[in-house]
Amino acid sequence: MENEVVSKNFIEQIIEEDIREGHCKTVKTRFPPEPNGYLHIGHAKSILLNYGLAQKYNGQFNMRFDDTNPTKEKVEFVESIKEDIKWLGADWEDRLFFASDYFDQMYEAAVKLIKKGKAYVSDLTAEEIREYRGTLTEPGKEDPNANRSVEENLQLFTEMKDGKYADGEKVLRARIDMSSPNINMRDPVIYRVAHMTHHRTGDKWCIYPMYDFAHPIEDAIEGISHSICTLEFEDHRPLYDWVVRELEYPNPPKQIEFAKLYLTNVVTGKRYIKKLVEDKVVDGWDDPRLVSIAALRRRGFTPESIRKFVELCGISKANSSVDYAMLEYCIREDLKLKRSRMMAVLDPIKLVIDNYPEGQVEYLDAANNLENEELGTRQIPFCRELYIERDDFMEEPPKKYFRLFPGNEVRLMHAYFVKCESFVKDENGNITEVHCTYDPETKAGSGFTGRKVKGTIHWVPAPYAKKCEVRLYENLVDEEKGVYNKEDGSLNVNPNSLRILNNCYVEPALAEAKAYDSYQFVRQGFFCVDAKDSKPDALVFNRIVSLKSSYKLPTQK
RNA sequence: UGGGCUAUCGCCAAGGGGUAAGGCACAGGACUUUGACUCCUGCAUUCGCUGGUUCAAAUCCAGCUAGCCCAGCCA
Repeated sequence: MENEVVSKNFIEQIIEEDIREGHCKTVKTRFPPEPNGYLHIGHAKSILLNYGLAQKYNGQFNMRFDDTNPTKEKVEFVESIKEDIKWLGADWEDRLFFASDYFDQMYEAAVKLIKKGKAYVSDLTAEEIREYRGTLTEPGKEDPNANRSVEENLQLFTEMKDGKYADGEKVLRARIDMSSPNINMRDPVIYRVAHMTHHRTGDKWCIYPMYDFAHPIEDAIEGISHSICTLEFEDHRPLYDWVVRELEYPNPPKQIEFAKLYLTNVVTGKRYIKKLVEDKVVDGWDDPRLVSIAALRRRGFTPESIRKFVELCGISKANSSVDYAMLEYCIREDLKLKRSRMMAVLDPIKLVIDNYPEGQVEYLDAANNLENEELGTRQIPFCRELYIERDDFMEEPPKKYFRLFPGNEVRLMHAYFVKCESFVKDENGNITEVHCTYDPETKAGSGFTGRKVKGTIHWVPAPYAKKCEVRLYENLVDEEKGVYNKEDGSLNVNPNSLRILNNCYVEPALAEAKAYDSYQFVRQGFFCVDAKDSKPDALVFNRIVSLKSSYKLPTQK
């Protein structure tokens, strides 16, 4: 409730001006994906932008599948897209639409254009059309069929619809300006023949409208006030406006373009991901190292964190690439108070408390989250033999090392102070056991203030801990070299993008963890039960993100 | 070299003639039963460049430079 100034982005400014000047009574937006693939974080920006705008201005947000090209589309994708959008929290209520629902109206619109002398059927082949179009610097030439009579065009177009022509044999073109400096205006093709079964309309149609013709019609039919799309469509806006104008729609929608969201050190290109899947570098489109919505969900990201991230990134027209650290910040921020903070040892080494009676067990009460009491408490068995993190003991510590080393005392989180008395090495010189003594006076919560320790380390009780697998992730691509190889454009894959740790232990309270459950593993990061590979008796945790750390072991870099 | 668009801190991003918001990252310090969190502190004499207008320019004008997009019967 502070008077913090939240600046409006340029789209909000346009909308508010449109409202002020009476161009727009109610704000209506839409998200119009083609169902030809999975959604990724870039789409989330568009979804949340459109949905957010509708919310902010008490308008409506429509879900619409732009399914005008049956060669690329599948029902499988419409289902996954719907699921992802719901998960993100964008609610289209009862307004789920398909461009294919409007095919009749689009056909009528094309007829209207023909009757106005603004569209004609062309016999040119695709190659000829390309030649006639001219180049970026030279104007195009008039299509030899541009001056057919309205009657002839009407008949030909009807024949196209009736299946008289093969794919590519004829197209319907808008008659605009073959010498326009904007190539999109050089008599664009607006209908093509495609004898193909559509996933929704079946074999009803063998002609399909092109995007540039269909999209403005879809928007106009639904009464969209602001049709928001990405920068590459800026050149299409004159054509969008032309279609809306020629078809004489009463409240013409306004197209506004914004810059796509790019993330640093992340792979988004479809062909690259396809190759990663084929080469088995990743295990599918939902591999936790990817940034598809499905992958982020599996990794353990929350809808809230994605929303926060998109909001933080802002909206502008400048091409930019957001630092991955911003995404990490958002998920840490979201999970920090919401998740229980548990103990897990990823690289165990045995710790024996020599003065703790063999066979004795006590159950320690531990708050699940010291900063959020609502998360309650749990009990942790404490006994003579524990596991601690290998990194938390050093025979010869460097300066400023606060953890365990011979003669040093640390706190075992939620338990007691322990002092290192000795350690055991195997024949290879590897440390196998650390021996300590504990001080019963120092029990956590007892109010002991006799002395302080610099270090607090986490642990699990050896006989009661649950063994599990933990997967640590790094960027899929090499941060130093960049995403793409400069020579051949291939990916610079990071060989350490996935590290599987098989010998990890979590405290017993985690035994019941289910798919998508996530926790903070104290001192290590946030982790999420893998929805694909985790089993009740063989838990698998994904590291969502590590905790920040201002201390690095000398062995790390 | 035709057209469209963009340029403000390492990364995002406000700012629309009155003397550079904010976030991330980073660096110090305090606190600490997480080397976390939290809390303080620091972090653009300057807005792609060059001129011009003005008492005053990141903001207006002109010219340049750099980057992105467009020649699908894809979206």
